[in-house]
Amino acid sequence: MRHNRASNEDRTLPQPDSPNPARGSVASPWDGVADRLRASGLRWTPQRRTLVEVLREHEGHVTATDLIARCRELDRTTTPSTVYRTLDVLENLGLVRHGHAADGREEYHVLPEHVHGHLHCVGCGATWEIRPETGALIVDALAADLGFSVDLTHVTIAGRCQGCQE
Amino acid sequence: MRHNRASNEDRTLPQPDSPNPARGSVASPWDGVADRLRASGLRWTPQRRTLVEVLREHEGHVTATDLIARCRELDRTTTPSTVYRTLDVLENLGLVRHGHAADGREEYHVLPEHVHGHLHCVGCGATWEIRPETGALIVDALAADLGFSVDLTHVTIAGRCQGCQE
DNA sequence: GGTCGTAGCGCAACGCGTTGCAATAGCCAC
DNA sequence: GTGGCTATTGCAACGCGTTGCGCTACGACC
Ligand SMILES: [Mn+2]
Ligand SMILES: [Mn+2]
Ligand SMILES: [Zn+2]
Ligand SMILES: [Zn+2]
Repeated sequence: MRHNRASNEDRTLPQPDSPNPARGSVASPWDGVADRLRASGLRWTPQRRTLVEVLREHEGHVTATDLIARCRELDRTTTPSTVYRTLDVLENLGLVRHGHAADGREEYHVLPEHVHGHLHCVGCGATWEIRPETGALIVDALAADLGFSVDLTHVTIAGRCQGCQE
Repeated sequence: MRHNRASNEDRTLPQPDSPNPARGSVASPWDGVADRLRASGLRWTPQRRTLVEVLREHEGHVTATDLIARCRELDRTTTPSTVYRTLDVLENLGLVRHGHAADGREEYHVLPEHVHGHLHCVGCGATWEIRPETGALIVDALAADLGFSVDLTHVTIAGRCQGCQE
């Protein structure tokens, strides 16, 4: 059950002579995670480091199950419950955002730039992102109705795409 | 494992002298189920009868788990997988319609009169039905966008109600 | 570098829903 | 009423996600 990681620091220290964190790489929202966690009394653990390494290599949508599988490749001792709990933490920091696919399974938006919902066709099984303008229409309609503030990202709407209607 | 039911016929025969099926009771969409099933080569089984008896006593929304529990009260040998499969069958006949609550659990609309979606407030946990006119706006917005035909009933949209916004 | 309070870990068990399979039992036709 | 085709059942196992608990180890402070 030992984790033979070299250090508990934020970077993996490939070049110990690299003085500037930003040197040679684009500044990434992931760079500050360790400090942001510690600043709130939370901790930077090997398990969390693994998940963040995995998230770094993803853009857009990933399944929770995929993330767990990928973590397991980097660290075979990975436990699902730990991954789920860490995803919760990262969601509170705004670094990921989860939604539910048509079958209810969790799907993560990594570093979401613009919030969007999904459409799922029960005919062909395809999925689309709802365009921002269309999303805004939905949000507005429900705001006007009950003053309800919709969280589009959490939901995927089912139905039939144009091609699948008779 | 014996089911000591008196008969395999549609009615439970409380008064063997009741000649007219409609006598003394309102005609119910449930009355024809046995025949509708048989007409499609499907079967009318004790397990299905139990579930229909349970559904008869419900109007509006029920959880799959609730239905299973109630079936178990009538017949302690009830098995979840059978209930789920029968619910599928009844959904194909249009007698129930399932959706997903905010946590993903299944919720059944029994004899849905008008199709509607749900709102769920992540603040207070309350749930509302989306009013038909507002639902229509959503349906229209997505029809106009990609020609997508929305199935509102299947989804509940998350967000914050008026009272829960700061 | 050493102490210590507590956040986080792994584990085991649970809840909901689905699926494959062998045995059962509707129901239709005779 | 009997026979036979096959839809349906129960079971066992699985997949996804959550939760409670006792032990570990992060990291703030000295
Ligand atoms: Mn569904
Ligand atoms: Mn959710
Ligand atoms: Zn389609
Ligand atoms: Zn609320």
